[in-house]
Amino acid sequence: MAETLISGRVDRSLRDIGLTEYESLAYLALVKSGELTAGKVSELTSIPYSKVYSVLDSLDRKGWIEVKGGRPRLYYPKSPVEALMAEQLKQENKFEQIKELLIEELLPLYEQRGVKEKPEIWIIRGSENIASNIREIIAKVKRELMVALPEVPVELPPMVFPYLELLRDRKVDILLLTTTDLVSTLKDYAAYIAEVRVRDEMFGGGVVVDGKETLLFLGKGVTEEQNLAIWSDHVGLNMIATIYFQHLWDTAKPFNKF
Amino acid sequence: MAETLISGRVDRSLRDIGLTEYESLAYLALVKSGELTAGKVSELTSIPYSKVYSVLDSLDRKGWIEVKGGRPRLYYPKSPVEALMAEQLKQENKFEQIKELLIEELLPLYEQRGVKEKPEIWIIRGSENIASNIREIIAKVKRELMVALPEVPVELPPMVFPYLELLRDRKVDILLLTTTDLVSTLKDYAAYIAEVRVRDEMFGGGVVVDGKETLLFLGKGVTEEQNLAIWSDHVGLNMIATIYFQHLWDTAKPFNKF
DNA sequence: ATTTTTTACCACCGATAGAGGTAAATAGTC
DNA sequence: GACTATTTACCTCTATCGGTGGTAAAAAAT
Repeated sequence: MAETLISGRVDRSLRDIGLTEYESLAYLALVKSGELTAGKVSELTSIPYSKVYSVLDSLDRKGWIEVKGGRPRLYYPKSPVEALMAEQLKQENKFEQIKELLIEELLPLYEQRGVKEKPEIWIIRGSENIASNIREIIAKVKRELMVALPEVPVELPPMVFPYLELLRDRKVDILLLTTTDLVSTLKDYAAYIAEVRVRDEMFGGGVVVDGKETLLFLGKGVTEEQNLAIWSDHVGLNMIATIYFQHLWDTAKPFNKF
Repeated sequence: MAETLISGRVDRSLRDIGLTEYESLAYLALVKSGELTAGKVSELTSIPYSKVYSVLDSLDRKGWIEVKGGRPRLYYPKSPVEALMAEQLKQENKFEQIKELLIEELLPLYEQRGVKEKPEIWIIRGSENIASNIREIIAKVKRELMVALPEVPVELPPMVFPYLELLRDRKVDILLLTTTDLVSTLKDYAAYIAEVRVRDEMFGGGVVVDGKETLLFLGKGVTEEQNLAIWSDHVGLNMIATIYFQHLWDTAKPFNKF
């Protein structure tokens, strides 16, 4: 009973990472037994004997089991941890490659469009759109990211924070400024990926990227449409925002990580 | 000509991350144009008009484009960078969840088998098997990983190094000791994830995990079968290996990262 | 040496899911 | 009401997996 329930969840997870029903059954049988021949695998599971070899072969190629030759051949499960790490590595590598190619080929096209049609200043309404814009400029950061976070719509931080995490590998300086009220809601990791400072009060908030692009939050409106922001890469606004931020920063107190 | 070739590679990559043919076509059209109605998308691509909406809808749900209401609706591409980061985040989260569940459920079963059948000391032959064992114990490290890397089979490091990278998020101390000859073959990142020291010469090599498990390399044999290693969780061997490593470590010189 | 059993492999079939493809009905807008 | 934009329904095609049979070689039994 309990057995089947557990196996059910495990089985589902195994499928989700790309094993088929038979592969999942075979791997589970191996994990439980430790060492089996193809015949035994077939007996312990509902896998027809004539299918067992192709299934085990596939599992081997996917790196979940080990095979010791001889007749009959012996099959061993790899540690779930090892198999999963291998799988993760494979996925990350593949993704990284694809990402590189796509960014190289597509970004120029996309930016070109940007130049053609994007005005130097935008008004953005609704927190979903604001979040999307923040994510977009965060993705472009090369050197330095300044974030001032006063009272903002509650749904905003969760839409943005995870993206900051992705920057951890790049050598980007992140300066995060927030208010005493809000600092408690910061996830623990915030302190690890950013330099954090705190102020008692703050009015306008915003994001400045490499001193070249600015996004300013204006309203913490009641309705969605009243959540307003201004985006611009205009030199003037950037100067203003940067100086404003620098002032707030210099007069704020460091947030103790521990 | 060139156009089609490029699109071909891009298209393939987009499919690989989970877009369908139509979705890929639609997104590319949007990136090239910047802003399109459903009708225009259908014109520019080979997508039947009546399919365009479901395709664009799916792209929206997958987070690759933005929709502005009205009649006709307008569709905008998100930045490839943003879309890819979102995709990456989604995948990593999903994987992390599955990994957690599987390790929790399966590892006990696997280890149980281990206790039953694994003697306290093993002899391991062949570099593939050695690599597999190293990966397995690396996966288990909780606190501290000591690696001494003298002359080993050339195929070994590439089979193991990537796994070290996966440890970056855990708070594990990695001590990596190697020889002057080999230090040049270390990937750049090695210095970022491990503390590295270098010695002029070193004989036995090995890995010690949390002071509890040891794997010692013995031969750098000519044939595969002569590549030998000993694994053990025996207290005695652990003591010996740890002390040996500590001595080497203390008398080695730090490797300059830059 | 021969027969029998076991192991390893192959070829084929059917069901299914998801994508591509076509046609018609419905909803908005001028 | 005419026209276009959107939605729905339905069909086809294909890749993959589960499922069944059968064959050849190796090992074991006689």
